[in-house]
Amino acid sequence: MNVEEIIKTNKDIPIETRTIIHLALVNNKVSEIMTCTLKPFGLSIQQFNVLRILRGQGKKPANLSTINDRMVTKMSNTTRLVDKLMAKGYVERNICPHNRRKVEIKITENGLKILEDIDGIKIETEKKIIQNFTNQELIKLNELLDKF
Amino acid sequence: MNVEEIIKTNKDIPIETRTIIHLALVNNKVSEIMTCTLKPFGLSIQQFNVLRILRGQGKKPANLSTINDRMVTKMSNTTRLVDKLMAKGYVERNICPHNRRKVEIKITENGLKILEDIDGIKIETEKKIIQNFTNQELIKLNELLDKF
DNA sequence: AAATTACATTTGTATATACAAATATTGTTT
DNA sequence: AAACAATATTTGTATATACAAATGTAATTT
Repeated sequence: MNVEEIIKTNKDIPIETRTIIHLALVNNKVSEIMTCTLKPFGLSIQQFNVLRILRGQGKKPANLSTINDRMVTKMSNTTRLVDKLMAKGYVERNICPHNRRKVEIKITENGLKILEDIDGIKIETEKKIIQNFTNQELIKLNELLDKF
Repeated sequence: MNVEEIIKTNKDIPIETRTIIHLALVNNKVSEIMTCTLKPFGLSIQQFNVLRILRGQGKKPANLSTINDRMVTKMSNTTRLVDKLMAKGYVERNICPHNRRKVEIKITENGLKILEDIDGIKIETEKKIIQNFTNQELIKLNELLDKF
């Protein structure tokens, strides 16, 4: 990936600015690839993220704020995200009996099934995305990203 | 920034997945900070990007596809982005006399003025974002990001 | 010159996101 | 217990984005 080529400039970009542009370009590329991978399954990245969180919960249901806390991109509207997943039959929602303000959201059998279908393809896609990296480089990259 | 802390997990995330999540988290953080910086000026990141591109053009006007080519995040709808900037008086749009399919978009005096107002603050914000990095580390990070 | 193709932009539509306000429930204070 | 504050979620609204189709113009082919 060449920053100057993508944004079609021949000017010298200061390293601070270049880094920030670079991050946005890489993130755009990665999320575009991920979106394409999930598209055949009718899921957005965020919806997929919610399903994975719910599977990670094991048997115990999650409420909306728990889901939101664990999301990579914390949207201000998990309600509507869960609505979409309900409509697709991948989650079920019930009012918590002990605290009627809360809702209990659980992944359904169908939800688990579609995740299983996606699992392998997702791993492949991730491998393709980082195919140019050695393990050492990935570790180094993660170290550097921690500095933000 | 600690990935596991932000998404509140105690599981071991494979390095490939962790890298991709890490990128998204960093990008979210950076764009949130940038959005806040621009908010007092009533501009979105994309609108600011368009104004900078137009200023970079010098005196010669740009058409929509040129702007789109040079944008960091290439949206499928530069028309409406330019509409917003027109409404604010920061750009002007005319039909190209030689090829009536094209439009010529130019930054106005007011557009240049608001960019001048933002310039310094933007540099400060960028410095703050990368404050934990040495110059060597920034260079290394850019090298690694090129591998995507 | 009429028909076809390519180009540049605009418009329509569905969905996504940000943010504020509203609703419902629970907990705490007086 | 009434009043108030805190919590969890939902709803409303404005704006943003993705994608496809439509429009208008220019270039090319027959």
